[in-house]
Amino acid sequence: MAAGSESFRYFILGLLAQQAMSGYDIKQVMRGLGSLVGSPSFGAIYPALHALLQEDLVTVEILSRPDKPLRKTYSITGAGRRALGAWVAQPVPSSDSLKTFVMRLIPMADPACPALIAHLQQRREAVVAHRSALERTAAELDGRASLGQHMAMEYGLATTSAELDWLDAALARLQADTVASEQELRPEEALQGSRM
Amino acid sequence: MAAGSESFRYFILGLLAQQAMSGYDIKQVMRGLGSLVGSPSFGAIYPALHALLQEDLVTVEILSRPDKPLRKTYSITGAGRRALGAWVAQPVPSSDSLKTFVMRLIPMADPACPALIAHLQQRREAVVAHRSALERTAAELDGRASLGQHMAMEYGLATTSAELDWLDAALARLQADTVASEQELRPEEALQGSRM
DNA sequence: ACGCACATGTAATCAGTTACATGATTCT
DNA sequence: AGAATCATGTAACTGATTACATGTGCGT
Repeated sequence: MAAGSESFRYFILGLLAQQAMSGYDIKQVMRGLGSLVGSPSFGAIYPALHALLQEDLVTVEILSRPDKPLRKTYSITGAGRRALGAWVAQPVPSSDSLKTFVMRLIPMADPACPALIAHLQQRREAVVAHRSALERTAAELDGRASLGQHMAMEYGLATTSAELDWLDAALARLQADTVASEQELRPEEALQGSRM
Repeated sequence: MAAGSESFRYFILGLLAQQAMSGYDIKQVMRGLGSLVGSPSFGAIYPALHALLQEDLVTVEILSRPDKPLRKTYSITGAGRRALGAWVAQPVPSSDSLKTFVMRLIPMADPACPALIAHLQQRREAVVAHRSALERTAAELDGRASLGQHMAMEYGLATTSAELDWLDAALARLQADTVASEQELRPEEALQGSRM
């Protein structure tokens, strides 16, 4: 039940919640996401799938198509969806990395879901805390910092600013949509609006 | 000699190159850098220090001050500085993470060092490649992406843009400084100029 | 007296990579 | 014919975390 750990397992469960896939497909999808979540090896994917299977969070369908190589398609179960819901709703530990943030973000499909807003707000707090620590460190180092150190600080400040801007914009959009849907005015437009 | 691995060991060697420190100090410094490089546990720091000691890349000075707890101050050796120089000059594998980029950036002290510019350019290429992969994936997914997926894509695009902007600005600054110092006009100002 | 910051270490465990092992299909 | 892509898995290893183990000095 550790939150930061096992996140990879739950992330692939989240991918299966959107669409039934094989281990190979999962690798392709994660490759497409690049360094947003990282591209684990098959040595991580297949054991994770086997573990999910043993916990009855997924089922397999083995396709032995003649002329084509063996293919196992994994699908999420009801218990899997419940476990996934519990995972995305969990508060993230502050030590959690950017990758873990994105891993939890991706399975979230409902713009009205309070877990989504909470997730973004938690990330915002973590980024603000990181930024403050960076500013404090920069002030302490002051003139003594080497060129590389100085550049690293600048880099950290620049990227946290950008992340903060994005988070604020996303939260503002989401909150506007939530208000709109709470007024019961064309709730399907709230969903559209949140997508871009 | 693997590049991505062992980077943590070389990073602490880089910290010791700037200033002799204890294991506890290293932890404090890395905590100050926050998620830029991550905050490893003592279970990682002390063994790394012991390994560096065995390779003669660092030396220890044991302070047994009466009234104060035991303190071991680690200093970099000549061999350590050579190994560090070789490490920062190594081309980074494209799979290397953002943390590894920052870890190598921090020990770089010389603005005229070609390894510094090469490092930033390599990172730039990696970010551009990541961005292209993200755009391709976004185009493939198109309308089928769930809210979370869509937000993750937007997030990735926003952060890569910011990183690219920073890298371009840093490279422009560095190149301007290099030109200035090559003209032999007050080379110490080139150093000052690159710090901010 | 109690807890917190300082200060160092080891052992069990874990998550993940790399290398190994296999085999069909499709493109050049 | 050979390479690349599709497709699945296991075993050895590695890097790191967590928990354990120990002890001092300082503030309240």
